[in-house]
Amino acid sequence: MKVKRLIEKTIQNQIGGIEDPSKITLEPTNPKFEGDFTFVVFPFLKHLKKKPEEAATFLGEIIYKEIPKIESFNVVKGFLNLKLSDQVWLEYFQEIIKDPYHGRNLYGKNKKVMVEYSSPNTNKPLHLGHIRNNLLGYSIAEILKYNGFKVIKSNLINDRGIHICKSMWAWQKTGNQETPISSQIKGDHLVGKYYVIFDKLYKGEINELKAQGLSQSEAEKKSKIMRETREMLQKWERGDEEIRALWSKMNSWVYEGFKETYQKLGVDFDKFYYESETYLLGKEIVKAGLNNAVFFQKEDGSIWVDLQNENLDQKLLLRADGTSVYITQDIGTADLKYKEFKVDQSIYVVGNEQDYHFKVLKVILEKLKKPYSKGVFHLSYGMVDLPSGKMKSREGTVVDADDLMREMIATAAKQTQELGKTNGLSFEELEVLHKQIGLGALKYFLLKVDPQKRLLFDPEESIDFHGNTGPFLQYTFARINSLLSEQEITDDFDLNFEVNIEEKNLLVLVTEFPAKVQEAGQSFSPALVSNYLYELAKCYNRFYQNNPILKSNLPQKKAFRLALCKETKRVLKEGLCLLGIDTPKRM
RNA sequence: GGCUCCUUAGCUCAACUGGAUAGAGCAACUGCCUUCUAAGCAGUAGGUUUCAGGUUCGAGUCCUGAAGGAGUCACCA
Repeated sequence: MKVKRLIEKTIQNQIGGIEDPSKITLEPTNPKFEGDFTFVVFPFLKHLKKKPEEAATFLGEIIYKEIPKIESFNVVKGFLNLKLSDQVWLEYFQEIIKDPYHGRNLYGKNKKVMVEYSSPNTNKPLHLGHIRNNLLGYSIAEILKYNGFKVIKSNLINDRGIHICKSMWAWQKTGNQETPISSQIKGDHLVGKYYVIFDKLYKGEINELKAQGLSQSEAEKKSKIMRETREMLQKWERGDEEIRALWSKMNSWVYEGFKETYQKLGVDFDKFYYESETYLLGKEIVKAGLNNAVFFQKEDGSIWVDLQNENLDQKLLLRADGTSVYITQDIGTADLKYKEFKVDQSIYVVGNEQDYHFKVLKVILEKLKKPYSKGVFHLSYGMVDLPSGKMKSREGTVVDADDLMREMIATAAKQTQELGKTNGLSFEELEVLHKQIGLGALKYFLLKVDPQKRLLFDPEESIDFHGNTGPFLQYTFARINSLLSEQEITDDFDLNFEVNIEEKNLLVLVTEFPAKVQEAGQSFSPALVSNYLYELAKCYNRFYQNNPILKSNLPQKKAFRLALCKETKRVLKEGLCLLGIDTPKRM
């Protein structure tokens, strides 16, 4: 708001001798006190050479005199509370409703950013942890777009390695040529089934060997199953036709399955990277780094980087036999991304279990003086835990993504039916509605908490549809939508009326939308958008409950209230869209 | 064991990055549908912000230590 800036300037002119005048800023007034903006004088008492109350009163009087838009001020201890007149707020509100881009920011203009997220393995279906990752990645990408960035959503698929060979081995041995079509099982689930079978057979073998008196590690070394699986991986790397064909076939099943899950979840990608195509990258960069003495070589020929000055360890970059490890590929992929897209920033949405890895990656890129190293950012998020602890695919303690979505939709259907407000909707319309609500509940549940925090999910307790939830926000939207249907709404209305507390609170909240979205973008946190929208919806409902809208006594009052509803509706829609949550017209 | 992160109401989370009397939802209890959708609104109750120190006008937020929890420290990814 322009006035805010003006007040800050005025105060800055009054307080001299300060190193950093930009420290003089206003904050919103605590709702328990009267006012719109508050200036805290405590830090500046020395400069003003006054007691707290005196200083605040002194500044208040000057501001009141110089800025006509200030209607009044009050002083509590060292807090100067400034109040704008309702007319000023109303004028500002009219500006906003006439601005089709209200909410959008431009701080990301002309900047390009890549958001890598999802990045699944192809040996098992997606689970709840992936859902959190996907929703976070998608939402952050959307938020950045809204802030003016050009965004590329990418997905690095881990399609090769020992894990997929495990599923392949088990399918070859026990599968009887089973396919998704013959078994009527979704492709990723079918491959996951063989991953579990592998684990069962392998464990059985180990136990047998141990029964013969071998230790755990001896048994693991002697395992025939593991040996055959390793041979499979070697054949794959040599390009063995039969193994490659099997690999392609099973991966294609998985991709079909993923595609369906992504679609249902409503996430998408602009660019896919496949590890089978990138795993050889990075070697040349490592070798160049060795030549420039950024890295060093051990006697066996392996190449390392010493990060002990950075409070990290030594890290292997290339094996003695010249093959690459995880970080080698990541160095290569980072380079590839930059070459292909020239992004200013490269965001990796990856769980916090990889904090160390990404710290190392960034330091290495810096040491190599890569121009894009500064833009590498690990968006580290907390794991989703169950009451029983961590989710483990092999032990079957995972909450499957497809199952969970299906359950959420079923619950939404049940609740919708119980409320009985959807008469007249066709079967197809109901199906869409249930999906919107069920997924709305799930998405909001996962996105409303700070990404960095770990998240507890109790499968016994179903996700709520009341209170601080997705359906509550959707409901508020639907309610406004039905209220406004067939109403004439005008941007231009006479401002000659009193604004009551519910109207004022809602009006102010609506104006804060762009700032919130910018904050969410800068801190990569969809939770900030979620919490804001919840505040907004709550505030709207209070307003709605206590103020007749269609039957307002004054025509300009009615016009104002309708405009408030319309603007709230717009912010809700755009905000929920940033979270990937749909807004049903009725529910 | 080294390093990193977490601990706020019974439960799940907020708290504008150091500001005023720490706020919501769920669960419990009490009211409000013959008026714009009750997936709503209003209210009651619930707190030594894990503990002990420190920094200052002021600390849930910063620094030190302790307790409890998680992650990581692979020639796995």
